[in-house]
Amino acid sequence: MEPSFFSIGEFSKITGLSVKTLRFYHEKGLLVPTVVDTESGYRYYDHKKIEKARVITQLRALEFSLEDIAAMLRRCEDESDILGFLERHKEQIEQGIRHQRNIAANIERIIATEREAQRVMAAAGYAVEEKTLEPMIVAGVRMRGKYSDCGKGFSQIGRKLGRHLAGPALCLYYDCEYQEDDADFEPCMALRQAVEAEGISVRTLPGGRCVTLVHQGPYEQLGRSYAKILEHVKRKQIPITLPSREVYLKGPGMIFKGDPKKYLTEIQLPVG
Amino acid sequence: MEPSFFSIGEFSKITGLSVKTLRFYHEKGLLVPTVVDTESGYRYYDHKKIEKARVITQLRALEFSLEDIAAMLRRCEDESDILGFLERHKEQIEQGIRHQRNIAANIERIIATEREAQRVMAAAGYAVEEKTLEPMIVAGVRMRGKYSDCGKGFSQIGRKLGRHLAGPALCLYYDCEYQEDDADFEPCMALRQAVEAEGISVRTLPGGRCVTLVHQGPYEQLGRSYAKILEHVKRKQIPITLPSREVYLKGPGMIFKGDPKKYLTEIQLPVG
DNA sequence: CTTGACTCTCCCCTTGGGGGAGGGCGTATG
DNA sequence: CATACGCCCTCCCCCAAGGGGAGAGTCAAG
Repeated sequence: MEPSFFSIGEFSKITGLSVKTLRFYHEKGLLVPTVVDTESGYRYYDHKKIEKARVITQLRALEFSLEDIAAMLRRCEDESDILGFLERHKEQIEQGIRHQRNIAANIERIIATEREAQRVMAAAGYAVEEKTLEPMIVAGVRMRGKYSDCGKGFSQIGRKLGRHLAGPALCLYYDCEYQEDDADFEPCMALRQAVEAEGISVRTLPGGRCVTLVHQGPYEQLGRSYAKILEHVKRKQIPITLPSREVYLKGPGMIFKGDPKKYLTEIQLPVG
Repeated sequence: MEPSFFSIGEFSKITGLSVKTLRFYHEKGLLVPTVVDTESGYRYYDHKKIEKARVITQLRALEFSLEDIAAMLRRCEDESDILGFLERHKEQIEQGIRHQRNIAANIERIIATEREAQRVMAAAGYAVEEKTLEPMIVAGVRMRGKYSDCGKGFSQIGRKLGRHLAGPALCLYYDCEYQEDDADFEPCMALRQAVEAEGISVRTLPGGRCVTLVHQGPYEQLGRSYAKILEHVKRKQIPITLPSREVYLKGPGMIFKGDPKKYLTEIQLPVG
């Protein structure tokens, strides 16, 4: 062979593309050898093909599909010709980044919630305590009806504000007594920052002193913990205001339903 | 069949997973039907499987691989059990985001450079002009030797600071006359922000008045444009300082080599 | 001429399913 | 009772962008 022709192995070393890849690009018509020996089938590449291989490598590094690259090679020989391709591709990549960020935020939230639950689990003596809450930004959906419908509120918030959620879910109760079928309550979720959303009330929930008790176990047994905390409040004659809160430190998670015996719910009764 | 068993089609509607997908998950052992009729081969799913399908869907939404999901389902039944998986996965996703951002930045840079070149191309009368330059942050590699080695400097900067690059490449010339083999020059690239890098000088290049001329054509013909601009400077008796600059508005691009007749190079001689 | 390095084609594998062919099963209707 | 329709099965091929390897042919040097 002429000294100016390279065998596929040599060309592979020159371009950094594997032999497999070169054969594949040949098959796809993307990078066709200058000469193919009709008898042996050996591929031989020209020095001009080095430049073309470099172009393909650059475009692959920008994660263009081979199909797009083929289209670009057919129609372009200057950067200005591919501006449209570049912009479309960039938009797609940024779309992908937004998507990935969304996922990362969701995972982060699951981790944070679980961490917080573990911290509470380790620290809690499951006794009535008095503490000061920090103000927090929440998104809430005020509802009237059955408590069991609060899941709908959470999923509504999740759908609209998924990527802004920050902490555990909670629920505000505006009734001063237990209401079976006509309760007035508001499922809420903590937000990283205030964002507007239709049909959802986003605001800062005030902080302040409150009486709390962490309940461990299934929700059906929340009554016992309410008895305990209310007994404490009555005995100490602490004045309580509405709305009271339940913070779902650990419940049926985003992923697993988990064991109800391990659920952790913090009851918070604001002092006022 | 018992009313509590669902055929694959019903189960598909319940879970939102396609029939194909359900069969695939069965094959992978990820979501096995409660009962498989030995004669007809029909799959029947239990209501417990709905929960499992939901878990799988959630994990898929977080873009876990089916393999990872299978491992998680085998070993976990609570969110706390998968914290390790979640953290590793989050790290991977963030790695991916960094990668994508890098690509998006590269594309953005190519687009911006090309846009700038088009703007100059449209506006330029290819005449000697006097204008005021803005200060800019650059990364440079001072070199001594042949002009043709400046490509090495550019690739060195590109390797180390790829994701911070902002504008077109340029080159500073510290010789007051043309030097063939022992030139003193500095390939530079504009940065978005000041970043440190070993062996690379990052600093703010001062702005100020200068005499400029846009040269269109291959680099071999730069001499003509130099003649033109120097003639102008001499005639008007404008005092010139070093280093002079060449800004490569359009040259062999990141991707295509392009047509040398379309190359645009702006010669800038600082007035001082 | 032989040997070792190189190359060829062909086939299977990856992920997460989608599309369709050809055939079995059950039931509602003419 | 026959049939038509809907649902289900398995089996095979397809996507992107190659990787791995088998078995056979080719090239160049000793």
